[in-house]
Amino acid sequence: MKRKNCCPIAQALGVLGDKWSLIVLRDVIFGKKRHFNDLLASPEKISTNILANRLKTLQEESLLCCCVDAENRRSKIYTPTEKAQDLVPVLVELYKWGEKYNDEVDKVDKPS
Amino acid sequence: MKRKNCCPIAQALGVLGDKWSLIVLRDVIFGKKRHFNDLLASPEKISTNILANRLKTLQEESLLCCCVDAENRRSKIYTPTEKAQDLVPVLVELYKWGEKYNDEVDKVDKPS
DNA sequence: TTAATTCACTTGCAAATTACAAGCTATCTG
DNA sequence: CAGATAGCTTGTAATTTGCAAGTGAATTAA
Repeated sequence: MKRKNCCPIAQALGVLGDKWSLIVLRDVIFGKKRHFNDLLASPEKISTNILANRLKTLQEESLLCCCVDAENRRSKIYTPTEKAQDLVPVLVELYKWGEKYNDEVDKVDKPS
Repeated sequence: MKRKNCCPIAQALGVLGDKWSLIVLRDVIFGKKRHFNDLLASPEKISTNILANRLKTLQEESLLCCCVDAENRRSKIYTPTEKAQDLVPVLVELYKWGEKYNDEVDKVDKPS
Protein backbone atom coordinates (compact mmCIF):
# COMPACT_ATOMS: atom_id res chain seq x y z
CA MET A 1 0.00 0.00 0.00
CA LYS A 2 1.56 3.24 -1.17
CA ARG A 3 0.67 6.19 0.97
CA LYS A 4 1.18 9.67 -0.33
CA ASN A 5 0.58 13.17 0.94
CA CYS A 6 0.14 12.02 4.47
CA CYS A 7 1.94 11.60 7.77
CA PRO A 8 5.61 10.59 7.40
CA ILE A 9 5.03 7.59 9.65
CA ALA A 10 2.30 6.33 7.35
CA GLN A 11 4.49 6.97 4.33
CA ALA A 12 7.37 5.05 5.88
CA LEU A 13 5.07 2.16 6.71
CA GLY A 14 3.79 2.16 3.16
CA VAL A 15 7.26 0.94 2.18
CA LEU A 16 8.43 -0.86 5.31
CA GLY A 17 5.20 -2.00 6.92
CA ASP A 18 5.30 -5.72 6.34
CA LYS A 19 6.85 -8.76 7.94
CA TRP A 20 9.89 -9.01 5.72
CA SER A 21 11.26 -5.73 4.36
CA LEU A 22 12.99 -4.70 7.58
CA ILE A 23 14.32 -8.23 8.12
CA VAL A 24 15.98 -8.11 4.71
CA LEU A 25 17.34 -4.64 5.40
CA ARG A 26 18.61 -5.76 8.82
CA ASP A 27 20.57 -8.54 7.14
CA VAL A 28 21.95 -6.31 4.42
CA ILE A 29 22.83 -3.45 6.78
CA PHE A 30 23.97 -5.21 9.95
CA GLY A 31 24.65 -8.73 8.72
CA LYS A 32 26.46 -7.48 5.63
CA LYS A 33 24.70 -10.12 3.61
CA ARG A 34 25.03 -9.49 -0.09
CA HIS A 35 23.68 -12.53 -1.91
CA PHE A 36 20.27 -14.10 -2.39
CA ASN A 37 21.29 -17.31 -0.67
CA ASP A 38 22.80 -15.49 2.30
CA LEU A 39 19.48 -13.72 2.86
CA LEU A 40 17.61 -16.97 2.38
CA ALA A 41 19.67 -18.57 5.13
CA SER A 42 18.47 -16.24 7.91
CA PRO A 43 16.78 -17.94 10.85
CA GLU A 44 13.43 -16.34 10.04
CA LYS A 45 13.16 -18.54 6.94
CA ILE A 46 11.84 -16.25 4.25
CA SER A 47 10.73 -18.15 1.16
CA THR A 48 12.31 -17.66 -2.22
CA ASN A 49 9.42 -15.96 -3.96
CA ILE A 50 8.89 -13.49 -1.12
CA LEU A 51 12.60 -12.71 -0.99
CA ALA A 52 12.74 -12.16 -4.75
CA ASN A 53 9.72 -9.90 -4.50
CA ARG A 54 11.14 -7.87 -1.59
CA LEU A 55 14.49 -7.44 -3.34
CA LYS A 56 12.60 -6.12 -6.34
CA THR A 57 10.44 -3.65 -4.42
CA LEU A 58 13.36 -2.51 -2.25
CA GLN A 59 15.23 -1.71 -5.43
CA GLU A 60 12.21 0.14 -6.80
CA GLU A 61 12.13 2.15 -3.55
CA SER A 62 15.85 2.95 -3.91
CA LEU A 63 16.72 1.11 -0.71
CA LEU A 64 18.91 -1.50 -2.38
CA CYS A 65 21.02 -1.54 -5.45
CA CYS A 66 22.01 -4.63 -7.34
CA CYS A 67 24.96 -5.45 -9.51
CA VAL A 68 26.46 -8.55 -11.03
CA ASP A 69 29.43 -10.02 -9.21
CA ALA A 70 32.38 -9.44 -11.53
CA GLU A 71 34.10 -12.61 -10.37
CA ASN A 72 31.09 -14.88 -10.61
CA ARG A 73 28.56 -13.71 -13.12
CA ARG A 74 25.73 -15.91 -11.94
CA SER A 75 25.88 -14.14 -8.60
CA LYS A 76 24.28 -10.79 -7.82
CA ILE A 77 25.39 -8.37 -5.13
CA TYR A 78 22.77 -6.40 -3.24
CA THR A 79 23.98 -3.33 -1.35
CA PRO A 80 22.10 -0.86 0.83
CA THR A 81 21.75 2.72 -0.36
CA GLU A 82 22.17 5.77 1.85
CA LYS A 83 18.38 5.80 2.18
CA ALA A 84 18.62 2.31 3.64
CA GLN A 85 21.57 3.22 5.88
CA ASP A 86 19.43 6.02 7.28
CA LEU A 87 17.12 3.34 8.68
CA VAL A 88 19.80 2.34 11.19
CA PRO A 89 18.23 4.49 13.96
CA VAL A 90 14.83 2.89 13.30
CA LEU A 91 16.33 -0.58 13.46
CA VAL A 92 18.29 0.27 16.60
CA GLU A 93 15.17 1.53 18.38
CA LEU A 94 13.22 -1.52 17.24
CA TYR A 95 16.03 -3.70 18.55
CA LYS A 96 16.00 -2.00 21.94
CA TRP A 97 12.24 -2.29 22.23
CA GLY A 98 12.25 -5.92 21.16
CA GLU A 99 15.02 -6.67 23.62
CA LYS A 100 13.22 -4.95 26.47
CA TYR A 101 9.81 -6.49 25.97
CA ASN A 102 9.85 -9.53 23.81
CA ASP A 103 12.79 -11.56 24.96
CA GLU A 104 10.96 -12.55 28.07
CA VAL A 105 7.87 -13.83 26.29
CA ASP A 106 7.18 -17.49 26.94
CA LYS A 107 10.27 -18.01 28.99
CA VAL A 108 10.17 -21.15 31.02
CA ASP A 109 12.04 -22.34 34.09
CA LYS A 110 12.30 -18.89 35.53
CA PRO A 111 13.86 -18.96 38.97
CA SER A 112 11.24 -18.16 41.58
CA MET B 1 3.62 -14.34 12.55
CA LYS B 2 4.92 -14.78 16.04
CA ARG B 3 8.67 -14.95 16.25
CA LYS B 4 10.31 -16.31 19.34
CA ASN B 5 13.83 -17.02 20.46
CA CYS B 6 15.31 -14.87 17.76
CA CYS B 7 16.67 -11.43 17.02
CA PRO B 8 14.83 -8.63 18.88
CA ILE B 9 14.16 -6.86 15.60
CA ALA B 10 12.39 -9.93 14.25
CA GLN B 11 10.45 -10.31 17.48
CA ALA B 12 9.35 -6.69 17.38
CA LEU B 13 8.27 -7.08 13.77
CA GLY B 14 6.32 -10.18 14.70
CA VAL B 15 4.00 -7.85 16.61
CA LEU B 16 4.36 -4.57 14.72
CA GLY B 17 5.27 -5.70 11.22
CA ASP B 18 2.13 -4.91 9.32
CA LYS B 19 0.50 -1.93 7.68
CA TRP B 20 -1.79 -0.95 10.51
CA SER B 21 -0.49 -1.68 14.02
CA LEU B 22 1.89 1.27 14.16
CA ILE B 23 -0.71 3.56 12.61
CA VAL B 24 -3.15 2.69 15.39
CA LEU B 25 -0.45 3.16 18.00
CA ARG B 26 0.57 6.48 16.46
CA ASP B 27 -3.01 7.71 16.82
CA VAL B 28 -3.37 6.45 20.38
CA ILE B 29 0.04 7.76 21.49
CA PHE B 30 0.45 11.02 19.59
CA GLY B 31 -3.11 11.75 18.50
CA LYS B 32 -4.52 10.88 21.90
CA LYS B 33 -7.35 9.08 20.20
CA ARG B 34 -9.24 6.88 22.58
CA HIS B 35 -12.36 5.61 20.79
CA PHE B 36 -13.03 3.24 17.94
CA ASN B 37 -14.59 5.94 15.80
CA ASP B 38 -11.72 8.35 16.40
CA LEU B 39 -9.30 5.75 15.10
CA LEU B 40 -11.56 5.00 12.15
CA ALA B 41 -11.50 8.66 11.17
CA SER B 42 -7.76 8.79 10.47
CA PRO B 43 -6.81 9.79 6.94
CA GLU B 44 -5.36 6.36 6.21
CA LYS B 45 -8.89 4.88 6.23
CA ILE B 46 -8.55 1.63 8.09
CA SER B 47 -11.63 -0.53 7.75
CA THR B 48 -13.75 -1.54 10.71
CA ASN B 49 -12.90 -5.24 10.73
CA ILE B 50 -9.16 -4.58 10.50
CA LEU B 51 -9.34 -1.99 13.26
CA ALA B 52 -11.32 -4.32 15.52
CA ASN B 53 -8.78 -7.07 14.85
CA ARG B 54 -5.79 -4.80 15.56
CA LEU B 55 -7.32 -3.51 18.78
CA LYS B 56 -7.79 -7.10 19.86
CA THR B 57 -4.25 -8.22 19.07
CA LEU B 58 -2.71 -5.06 20.52
CA GLN B 59 -4.54 -5.83 23.76
CA GLU B 60 -3.31 -9.42 23.64
CA GLU B 61 0.22 -8.06 23.23
CA SER B 62 -0.25 -5.73 26.22
CA LEU B 63 0.16 -2.64 24.09
CA LEU B 64 -3.32 -1.29 24.70
CA CYS B 65 -5.77 -1.59 27.51
CA CYS B 66 -9.47 -1.13 27.19
CA CYS B 67 -12.13 -0.02 29.62
CA VAL B 68 -15.73 1.06 29.43
CA ASP B 69 -16.37 4.78 29.46
CA ALA B 70 -18.08 5.49 32.77
CA GLU B 71 -20.07 8.36 31.31
CA ASN B 72 -21.25 6.54 28.22
CA ARG B 73 -21.36 2.84 28.66
CA ARG B 74 -21.61 1.93 24.98
CA SER B 75 -18.24 3.60 24.47
CA LYS B 76 -14.88 1.97 25.11
CA ILE B 77 -11.67 3.76 25.95
CA TYR B 78 -8.39 2.43 24.58
CA THR B 79 -5.22 3.64 26.27
CA PRO B 80 -1.58 2.87 25.51
CA THR B 81 0.41 0.89 28.05
CA GLU B 82 3.96 1.68 29.07
CA LYS B 83 5.08 -0.94 26.56
CA ALA B 84 3.34 1.11 23.88
CA GLN B 85 4.74 4.39 25.17
CA ASP B 86 8.18 2.87 24.83
CA LEU B 87 7.61 2.74 21.09
CA VAL B 88 7.82 6.54 20.91
CA PRO B 89 11.52 6.45 19.88
CA VAL B 90 10.70 3.96 17.11
CA LEU B 91 7.86 6.16 15.87
CA VAL B 92 10.03 9.27 16.07
CA GLU B 93 12.79 7.67 14.00
CA LEU B 94 10.25 6.38 11.49
CA TYR B 95 8.80 9.88 11.29
CA LYS B 96 12.19 11.44 10.64
CA TRP B 97 13.00 8.88 7.97
CA GLY B 98 9.63 9.27 6.29
CA GLU B 99 9.99 13.01 6.37
CA LYS B 100 13.47 12.94 4.88
CA TYR B 101 12.79 10.52 2.05
CA ASN B 102 9.15 10.09 1.31
CA ASP B 103 7.69 13.55 1.32
CA GLU B 104 9.29 14.29 -1.98
CA VAL B 105 7.85 11.26 -3.76
CA ASP B 106 5.69 12.17 -6.71
CA LYS B 107 5.81 15.86 -6.06
CA VAL B 108 4.61 17.92 -8.94
CA ASP B 109 5.18 21.52 -9.98
CA LYS B 110 8.62 21.62 -8.47
CA PRO B 111 10.31 24.92 -9.20
CA SER B 112 13.09 24.38 -11.71
C1' DT C 1 -42.17 5.75 25.61
C1' DT C 2 -41.30 4.97 21.31
C1' DA C 3 -38.26 6.02 17.41
C1' DA C 4 -34.10 7.22 15.61
C1' DT C 5 -29.21 7.48 16.26
C1' DT C 6 -24.70 6.17 17.79
C1' DC C 7 -20.91 3.08 19.05
C1' DA C 8 -18.40 -0.80 18.55
C1' DC C 9 -18.23 -4.19 16.37
C1' DT C 10 -19.47 -8.78 13.14
C1' DT C 11 -20.41 -11.07 8.80
C1' DG C 12 -19.97 -12.18 3.95
C1' DC C 13 -17.36 -12.18 0.13
C1' DA C 14 -13.88 -10.88 -3.40
C1' DA C 15 -9.15 -9.61 -4.01
C1' DA C 16 -4.52 -9.53 -2.68
C1' DT C 17 -0.70 -11.41 -0.22
C1' DT C 18 1.86 -15.17 1.81
C1' DA C 19 3.68 -19.81 2.36
C1' DC C 20 5.39 -24.00 0.69
C1' DA C 21 7.14 -27.00 -2.81
C1' DA C 22 8.87 -27.84 -7.19
C1' DG C 23 11.01 -26.56 -11.36
C1' DC C 24 13.89 -23.70 -14.48
C1' DT C 25 17.92 -21.24 -16.68
C1' DA C 26 22.39 -19.50 -16.85
C1' DT C 27 26.80 -20.10 -15.03
C1' DC C 28 30.50 -22.51 -13.12
C1' DT C 29 33.32 -26.53 -11.47
C1' DG C 30 35.40 -31.03 -11.90
C1' DC D 1 30.37 -33.06 -20.76
C1' DA D 2 27.98 -34.02 -16.01
C1' DG D 3 26.83 -32.35 -12.01
C1' DA D 4 26.34 -28.52 -8.86
C1' DT D 5 25.07 -23.82 -7.75
C1' DA D 6 22.81 -19.01 -7.73
C1' DG D 7 18.89 -16.75 -8.39
C1' DC D 8 14.98 -16.84 -9.46
C1' DT D 9 9.76 -18.40 -11.46
C1' DT D 10 5.59 -21.08 -11.29
C1' DG D 11 1.68 -23.49 -9.22
C1' DT D 12 -1.35 -23.96 -5.67
C1' DA D 13 -3.35 -23.56 -1.11
C1' DA D 14 -3.89 -20.90 3.02
C1' DT D 15 -4.12 -16.62 5.19
C1' DT D 16 -4.90 -11.72 5.34
C1' DT D 17 -6.98 -7.57 3.58
C1' DG D 18 -10.49 -4.48 1.80
C1' DC D 19 -15.15 -3.14 1.16
C1' DA D 20 -20.04 -3.08 2.08
C1' DA D 21 -23.70 -4.24 4.77
C1' DG D 22 -25.71 -5.63 8.98
C1' DT D 23 -26.18 -6.34 14.25
C1' DG D 24 -27.21 -5.29 19.13
C1' DA D 25 -26.86 -2.61 23.12
C1' DA D 26 -26.89 2.12 24.87
C1' DT D 27 -28.33 6.73 24.33
C1' DT D 28 -30.85 10.74 22.77
C1' DA D 29 -34.78 13.05 20.58
C1' DA D 30 -39.72 13.51 19.85
